[in-house]
Amino acid sequence: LTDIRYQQKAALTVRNRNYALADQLLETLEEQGHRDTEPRRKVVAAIARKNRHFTAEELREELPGIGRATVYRSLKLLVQAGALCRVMLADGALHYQLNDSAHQGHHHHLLCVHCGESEDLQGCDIEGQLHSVAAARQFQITGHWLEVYGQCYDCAESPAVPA
Amino acid sequence: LTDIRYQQKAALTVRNRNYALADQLLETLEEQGHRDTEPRRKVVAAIARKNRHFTAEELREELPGIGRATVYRSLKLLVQAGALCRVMLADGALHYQLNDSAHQGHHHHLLCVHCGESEDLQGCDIEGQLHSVAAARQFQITGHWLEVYGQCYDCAESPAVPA
DNA sequence: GTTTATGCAAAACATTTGCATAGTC
DNA sequence: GACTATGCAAATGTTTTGCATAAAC
Repeated sequence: LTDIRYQQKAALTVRNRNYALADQLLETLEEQGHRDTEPRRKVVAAIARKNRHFTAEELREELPGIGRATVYRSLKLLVQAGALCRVMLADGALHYQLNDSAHQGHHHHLLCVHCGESEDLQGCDIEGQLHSVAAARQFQITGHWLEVYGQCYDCAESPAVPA
Repeated sequence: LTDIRYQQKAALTVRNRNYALADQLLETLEEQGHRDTEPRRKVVAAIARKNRHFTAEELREELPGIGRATVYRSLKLLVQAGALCRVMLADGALHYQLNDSAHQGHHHHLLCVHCGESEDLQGCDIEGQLHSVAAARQFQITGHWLEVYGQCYDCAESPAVPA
């Protein structure tokens, strides 16, 4: 009984978070001058449900009735707005991932190649270091791309987990 | 007159370097157990002529009569052998670039988005830093991908250069 | 009513694969 | 002769685009 209540409450919390997130995403787009449309609402709702990086095609499969172009266009707008970031997997596949509100725009990830989890790579001054090295050569950095692949703690501990 | 002699000598030097490089590439492949074939010779010769990063399709266009699959397969072998490295441009296009013999395998680049030049990014311990940050989270790094985009000194100095 | 977004289908790319043929070792 | 490489064409997979229609502001 307690379990059921707990699960209901947890489910409710998740649902609330997703609703709030979806609204927030839509709002972000409206601030950029984009319109509030039905298909766009469905796309952001599906994205808000994600707790992991995903591909454009995976997203599209969850949204029957919504045109492929709309999905791709929405992703592009959200990346431009900084709400979503692009994640390159080790095999070259392009994924997308929600940025939390505290950590908007471009940043880096530790990607577990085993379970697919990704953590933000914080607490190291990669960008500062890049700038100082580049400055020595009078190269002006305007952007960069960094992904780090490996195994997270859990996967390293239990290597026999089935794929 | 002196100019002409100088140009001839320079051209000869370049040609010699390219021949030597092509032979070296082929040799590298043979050491890995791959055969010495006519199409493969032509592919490595074309690559040896490059002084800049290039795409698979650009390379193929220079090699009429050679099958697309052969070009792609050769590129893959050379990347595996460490003679060539893959370079991701800011727009997501995949390019290839020769590694010099002193700097084989994977490394990083400062890519000028204006003139397309690329410099190796050396003298900074990015990888060491990544490992130490990841170690703190018990994340085991097995690989990474890093590209740095910006403007080289020459392009920053003369911003009015036509594309 | 003007502007923007949508859905579809097609096009555009980039890369890989199956397979019969040809070339190397 | 055994094994590897080639060329072709077709398949694959992903992303973009043109355009007529529909919806939003």
